[in-house]
This record gives sequence, C-alpha cells and structure tokens, in this order.
Amino acid sequence: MENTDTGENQSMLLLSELSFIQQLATQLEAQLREPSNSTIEISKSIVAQLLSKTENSIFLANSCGLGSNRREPTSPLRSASASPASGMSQSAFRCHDDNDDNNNKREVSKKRKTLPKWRSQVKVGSTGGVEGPLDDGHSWRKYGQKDILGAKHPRGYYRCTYRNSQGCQATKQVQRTDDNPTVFDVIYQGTHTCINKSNTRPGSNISCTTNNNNNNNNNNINNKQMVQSSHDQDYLNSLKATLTIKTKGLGPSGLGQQEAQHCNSMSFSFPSTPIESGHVATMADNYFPSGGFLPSFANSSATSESNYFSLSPCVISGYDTGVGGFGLRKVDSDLTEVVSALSATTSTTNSPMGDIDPVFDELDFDTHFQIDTSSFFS
DNA sequence: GCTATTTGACCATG
DNA sequence: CATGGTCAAATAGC
Repeated sequence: MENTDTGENQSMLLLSELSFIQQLATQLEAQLREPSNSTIEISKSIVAQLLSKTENSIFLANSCGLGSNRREPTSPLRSASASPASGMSQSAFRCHDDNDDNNNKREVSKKRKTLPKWRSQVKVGSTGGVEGPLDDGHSWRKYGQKDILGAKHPRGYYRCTYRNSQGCQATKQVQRTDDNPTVFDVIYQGTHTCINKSNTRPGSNISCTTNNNNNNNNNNINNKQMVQSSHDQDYLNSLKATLTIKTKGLGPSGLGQQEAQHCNSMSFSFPSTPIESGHVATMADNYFPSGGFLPSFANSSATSESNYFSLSPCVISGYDTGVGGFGLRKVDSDLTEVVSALSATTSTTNSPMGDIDPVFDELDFDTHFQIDTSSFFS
C-alpha cells in the first residue's frame, strides 16, 4: 500500500542524511580552520560520522531504487550472484514495493539474506552463566538450529519476535565458540525496525532505521533518524567525555596501520551508571560505517556490568576471508542451550557483558570503510 | 489455549 | 553435491 509514501520517506531520510553529511563537512572544515588540541579527535569523529552517513545514504539510495541496482552493495561479496531469484534480498530490503509479497511469500523466505551483518562476540560468565550476556535488549525468537560443519556446537538462528507484527527483519545467529565455551559468536543481520514494547530500555531501537523501512513506522523512523542525526555529534562528544577506553596489549603509538589497530582489542568501560543505549547506539553508529546497522549492544538489562564491551576485531581472524563473503572465521560454536535458557531469562541482570566484536559485513561497505576506531576515544 | 522451542525437511548458494 | 539458512509441523512450557 502506501508505497509511494514509503518511498517518499526514504527519500526524505536520504535527504536528511545528505544534509547531515553537509553539516559534518562544514564542521570539519571549521575544525581544520581553527585547530585546537582536540581538533584531531574531533575531526576523526566527524570523519567517522561522515563515513557512516555516507554509507547510510548510499544504502538508502540503493534500497530505494535510486540507483540502477536496487541494492547493490558497495562490495558485493556474498551477493555476487544477486540473481533475479534473490527474492529474499529484495524483500528484505524492500523499500516500497512489497505488494508482491503474496506472490513470493514462500520463495522469499528461504533465500539467504543479504542484509547487513556484523558480528559480536559475547562472553558469558565462566560459571556457565546462562544469564544475561545474550540479552541485547531485543526480543528474539528462535526459528532454527543447525549443526555447522567443523563446529562442535550447533548454530542457533533467531529472529526478532516482532517480525510478524511489525515486520522487523532483524535476525541473529548465535554460536558457541570452540575455543572458549564461554564465548559466543553472535552475528546480527539487519536492524530492528520494531518498537520493542517489552523492552523498556530506552533507546534500544534507537537506530533501527536504515534498511528495512516498514509499514507505518516510516514517519517515526524518519523522525528518529533525523533526531539522531542531529544528536550524533553531541552523543559523540558526551561519549568521549564519559567513556574510558582501555587498549589492551598495544600502545597507541605502535599502530600505524588500520590493520594493526584492528588487531588490537579495545575495551570500553562505561561509567557505572548504565549508559543510555541511545548513546551506545550512537557510538556504534559512529563506529560502524554501516551507519544504522548496529548491534544492540545496549545490553541494557539494567546491568551495570553490562556496560562494558570490548572490541577486538582481531579475534575475528578470518575477517572477510571466509565463507560467503561474510568473512567470519567459522567459529565453531553453539549457543543454543545458553540462548534457550536466556530467552527464558532475558531479564536477568547479572550480565557480564562480554566482548562484543563488531565486524562489518562487507556487504554494505568496502574495506576502506574500516575505521580506525581505536583512536576515536582516547 | 497461547506462545516459544525443537527438529526434520526444503531450498538457495557456492 | 555439500553446506547453510529458513520454514513449518510437532512438541513443550506457562
């Protein structure tokens, strides 16, 4: 139905993104014009946002069909065969042409998604704590489990509980690592477009905007996005003020290259007061070129401990070399039991949020989008 | 009775 | 053809 409406909203969103990019560029220029001792940091932040917003804009343009290819990833790793049969990718990203849903219903779903992905590693308590860590602030429903070749543990497949009611396309795969039973690999796919009512944690959906623009949320989404955009800077600044970043194992000096930096694990210590997930999200937004695609780190579950996560991309040794373009090293793992238990106790508070290692799926951005995250906060 | 999970089957992809 | 991702019927739990 309101296809055009949705399209317009997408366009509006795109415009707002572009507008924001312009503002950022202006700010950057101003910074460079009047350098201060914080210029570098600020500039980096701005650049990060620029990248993020640019990517976002590209994505929006593609998903809205502004480009010739409706959704041609900037680096078509996995979707190399974006064959016409890729009904899923289309429907998953459908911007305003979902009226043929009825026709493709079945076909659609079994297609592999080409939604943006990112990976997190979540560590649970060594005590086998099933609690908390996987509660990322969203409600997930398990829809499958699969034994993965070479992995000791099966992989669990989850989708947003509100998939049906709100059309939220977010999914995640959870797998326990072989190496460390307390560590789970979580691969998020797509962003939440749902309004998670059960989740009272503020901001858990803060940036569920970019890809799947559904139904009637468009206006809200649009607004949200715009608001968020206008606050990104503030968020970033406040984050810089409040975050304590510890870089393990490597001195900042030694890292000349992005790669090196990627191999450094960084951990962020949030203030004892649970940070607003909105902030987290925004930070993630700034960190992740994918812009709106952020994992719900906001492991908000009222756990103070959860306000900690670390980035250690190097854990992902197989960055983008592996399977199907999602460069994840196949971590053998399985999460299922834990997750199952979790789903029953998602509200548990003692979630020692483990390590979250965001890895961006090449799907939507090129490798040059790698951002020197280690220097954002210092 | 409703909702979530389990699990075998189906299907796309490489 | 092997593998991984998803569906949907059966089952379990509340």
